[in-house]
Amino acid sequence: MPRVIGHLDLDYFYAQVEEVEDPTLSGRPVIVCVFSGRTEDSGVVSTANYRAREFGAHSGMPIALARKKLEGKDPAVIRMDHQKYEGVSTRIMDGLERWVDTLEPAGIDEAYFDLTASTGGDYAIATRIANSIKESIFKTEHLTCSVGIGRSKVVAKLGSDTAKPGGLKVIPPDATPSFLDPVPVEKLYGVGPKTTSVLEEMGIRTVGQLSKAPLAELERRFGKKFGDFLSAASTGNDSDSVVANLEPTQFSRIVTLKRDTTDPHEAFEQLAGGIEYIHSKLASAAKSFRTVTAIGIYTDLSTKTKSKTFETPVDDLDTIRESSAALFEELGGSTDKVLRRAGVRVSGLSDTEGQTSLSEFLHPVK
DNA sequence: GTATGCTTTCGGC
DNA sequence: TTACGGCCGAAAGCATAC
Repeated sequence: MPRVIGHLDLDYFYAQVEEVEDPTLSGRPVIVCVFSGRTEDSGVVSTANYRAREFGAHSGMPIALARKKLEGKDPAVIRMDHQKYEGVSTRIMDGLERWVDTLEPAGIDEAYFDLTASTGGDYAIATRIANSIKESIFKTEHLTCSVGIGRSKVVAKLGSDTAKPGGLKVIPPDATPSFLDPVPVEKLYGVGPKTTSVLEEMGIRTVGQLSKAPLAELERRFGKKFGDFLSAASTGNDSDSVVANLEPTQFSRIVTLKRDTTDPHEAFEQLAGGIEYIHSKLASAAKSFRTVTAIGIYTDLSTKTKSKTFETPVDDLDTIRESSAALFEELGGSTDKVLRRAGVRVSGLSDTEGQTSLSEFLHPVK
């Protein structure tokens, strides 16, 4: 039986949530921004609605530049409210669970799902379910989304991309080659600029061309694991399954400093609250960590990190404080660059002894 | 040579 | 003219062990 896999993407999520909350925004360019607090307008655009995009404003753009693009266009410039979007997202994901066999949230505004068992591999049934899902989200949250259905994660994700904004794209197994073949390789999940330029050298620009490349050649150029993935993905045969309840693998906190500095102490002091926040995240997830990392982002926006791994998992606040302070010292000694932002990350997470993580509590493994 | 594990960097959203 | 977040997961790069 062919697999039936879906990918759902909430359209321009943060900005759409703001539009729903304040209907007077619709028709106007809307940008949802992260203000760093440095100067009045320093920070970047997190999400732009389609009206704002028409004028050239987009995510990742400095706020001041986006304002310039939107001058005279009556823009709404809104401060990002992560908690609010988190709440909406959680409600939607919880609602989705009852429509599908397995749900795998992928970030705040996306999810993969599996419908193989419940449809018996019937793509017509899957189409009806997908439409019901879209209607249900629109009814309960007044939000639109884009959905793709196909035989693998890569195909499903390409489908939802194609359907943007607001559409549904179903790619039944026998239509997969004609759907994939003309797609430019850089549209494939996992294929960035670096892979694209290597493929270009090999004379490969489309997924159809990729599917004809010899496996051995792809493995030689990209290594076994990624080479195999590229080969499989090019025909919609990438085999990753939809996995529910993925555990978090890291927690981090980054701040923009009050002023640029070369002094590691000065950076570290401004991270004190962030470190406590990470510690509380660990506690509420009942997780311990093995690796702690100091993150420096410099005035030229380049990044440097320094990390330390403990032999056994730890979870106490003082350990994070002391080890990250030491790592910032090392980082400071390793470069002449001037710090603009600083962060701390813990990774290598495991369940804290004698406690049960929230997801395990909700979905016991046995 | 291959597997494994750790550190650092990259890239998506 | 310039302008520039805060997360996350995973790849890349390297060292070591077998």
